[in-house]
Amino acid sequence: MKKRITIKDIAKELNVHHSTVSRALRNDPRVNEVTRDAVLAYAREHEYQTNMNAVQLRGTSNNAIALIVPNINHSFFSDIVSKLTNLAYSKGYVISVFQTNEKYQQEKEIVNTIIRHNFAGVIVSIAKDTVNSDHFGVLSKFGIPLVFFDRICEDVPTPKVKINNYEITAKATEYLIKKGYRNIAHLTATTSINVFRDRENGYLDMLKKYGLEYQQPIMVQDDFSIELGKKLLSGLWNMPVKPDAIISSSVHMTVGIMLEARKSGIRIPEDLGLITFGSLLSSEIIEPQVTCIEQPEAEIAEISFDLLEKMISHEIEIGKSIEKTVEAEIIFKKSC
Amino acid sequence: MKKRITIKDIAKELNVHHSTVSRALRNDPRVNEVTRDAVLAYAREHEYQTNMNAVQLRGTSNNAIALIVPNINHSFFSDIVSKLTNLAYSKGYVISVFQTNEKYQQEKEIVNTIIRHNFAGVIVSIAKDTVNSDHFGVLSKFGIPLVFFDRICEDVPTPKVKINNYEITAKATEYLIKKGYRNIAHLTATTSINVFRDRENGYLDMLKKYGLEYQQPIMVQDDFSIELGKKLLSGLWNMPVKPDAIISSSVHMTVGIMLEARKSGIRIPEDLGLITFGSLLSSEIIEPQVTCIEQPEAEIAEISFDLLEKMISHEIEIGKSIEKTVEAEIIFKKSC
DNA sequence: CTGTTAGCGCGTTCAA
DNA sequence: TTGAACGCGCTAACAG
Repeated sequence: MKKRITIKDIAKELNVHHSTVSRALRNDPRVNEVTRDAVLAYAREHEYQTNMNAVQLRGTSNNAIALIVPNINHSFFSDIVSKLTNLAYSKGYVISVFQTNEKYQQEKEIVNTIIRHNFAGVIVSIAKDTVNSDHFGVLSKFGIPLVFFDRICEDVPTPKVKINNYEITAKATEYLIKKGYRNIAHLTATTSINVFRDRENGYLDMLKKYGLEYQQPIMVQDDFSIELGKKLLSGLWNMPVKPDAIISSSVHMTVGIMLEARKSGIRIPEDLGLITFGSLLSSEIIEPQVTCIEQPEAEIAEISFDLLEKMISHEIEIGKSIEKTVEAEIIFKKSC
Repeated sequence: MKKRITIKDIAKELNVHHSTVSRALRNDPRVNEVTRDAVLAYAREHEYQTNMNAVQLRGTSNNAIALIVPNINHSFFSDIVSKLTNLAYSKGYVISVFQTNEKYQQEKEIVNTIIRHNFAGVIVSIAKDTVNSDHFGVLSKFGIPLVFFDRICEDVPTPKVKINNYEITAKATEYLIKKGYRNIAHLTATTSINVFRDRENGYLDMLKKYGLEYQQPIMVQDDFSIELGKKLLSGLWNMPVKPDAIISSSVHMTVGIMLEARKSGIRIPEDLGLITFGSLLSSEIIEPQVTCIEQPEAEIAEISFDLLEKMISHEIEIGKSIEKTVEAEIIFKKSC
């Protein structure tokens, strides 16, 4: 393990002062061409790399952006991560992705790490567990730009990119009602998160509008999973009044529902209508193809990045609340 | 944007020297309890956060580990990212994920970023584009521990975690042969990457062993995608001699193959046997269920992290070549 | 128990 | 065109 080479090492080797080396490396015009070329050649030769810790210590800025997501192996998030990464790269930034695993505690520690390392900005979708937003408030105190997307903290004044969850869920519910379904269940998660609360309200308001009595809002605590989907359908099917349609907040649960339905001889869409948020890689192969609500990941990534970039360049001041809403879309298939 | 609070600010406020503050914050026993409590209280109150740039500048180490993957929205990688993130967290590290997007150029820049920021270690699966491994060699020069998994650079002396691609592909090929398939095509990617080369050799050697004449090794250049799968099957089906089985290196392509097969009336498994690497979230719902080769993501994550941790703690020296191989497994279903 | 001093690597004065 | 000196925030060695 050789010690890392510094500008002083180069300076000593070339018999110039380290400040000259510093200038040469940054193509400062006020340095002799010969000296500069010698420095650059030596630096390349010895694979000199700037020590960013020193640079940032002096207050100069950073091109690393942090992206915090609950879960990386969920296609909604991995798509956004992927798109943001490419977008950022094309603009000269590097994205570091952090996964909270849906845990408030991990989220807090990640935010602290970000502060300690002076990231240029942060893009976040919060964990299900997160009830307190103080840790995000601290970011502004340190002057670090922050943008929320999808799952946001309402009470933190900063730009936010939301999806029209209320409207799209209401629309999905109404679609089911118009198709003749009357007992619609809604599987979603904790209403402490805007996303699930909005969906829940869209669902309930539409039931009310059509005067339907059957209400089955289920807020799951556990992580969305195939197993959970199976369990939930089997539970619902053992109740005195069965649902005749389900809106599911997660494809993982939806797959479980379809498997359980097949196992129990429940026919889709005849016995059970189905609409799911998100889409499957293999959605076209599955029979019946599932009507799904697609979220515009690319658009979310672009808007979020644009807002963050404007904050970094001071076009938007830190602490300013801006709300953008993007539209999800129902892709109608055969499952209802 | 307030300036960030430093130990000197605290020192001035409390009329002690900043070194005392430093000691207090790190619970150095040689500091008066009263002073220490005052410092800690003040720090908490004003949300003091260590400036890691200063700490690292002094040479102290870092708890951030970099993870470089080609693509985050591919389930193999996102599973590993997810597992590694949790593993690292439980051991007090934070994982930063970087996506190369399969591009050598991006990979190089990411490695430079990692060097400039003094990460504690790096875990990598290389991009398809990567033909030159110099940028990884540089990491050792800077004393940064490096572990490869899955897609590795053979010529860089450092720990590597591989999958038994040769054996498992040979086994899959043999299985198809024993089932009576004779014209087996193999869809994979560039043989400049160990993973695809090993699979290719496993396939070819098994054809040779059984004296089969039909050979159809296809090394795709483009990104694996559903569209590509469709195109490839349709192309194969227009050849004078059609394949009667396919081994696919990617579920994305496999989905495309299945869609094209359905569209063209090609029956699976009767007209075409199918084995795919990787598995689908919805694999159980799909008809026919596809025989797939599952890779042990959890094990890969654990072994890779373990090796890296041992390098960080100097139990394993930098530059030492260690090869571990984990076993993929064929899950037999109805597609062949 | 606490203060002083020095230096990590870099960029930016100010002076020559 | 180059050099000298300083300081970013922090910790460690040394001195009281």
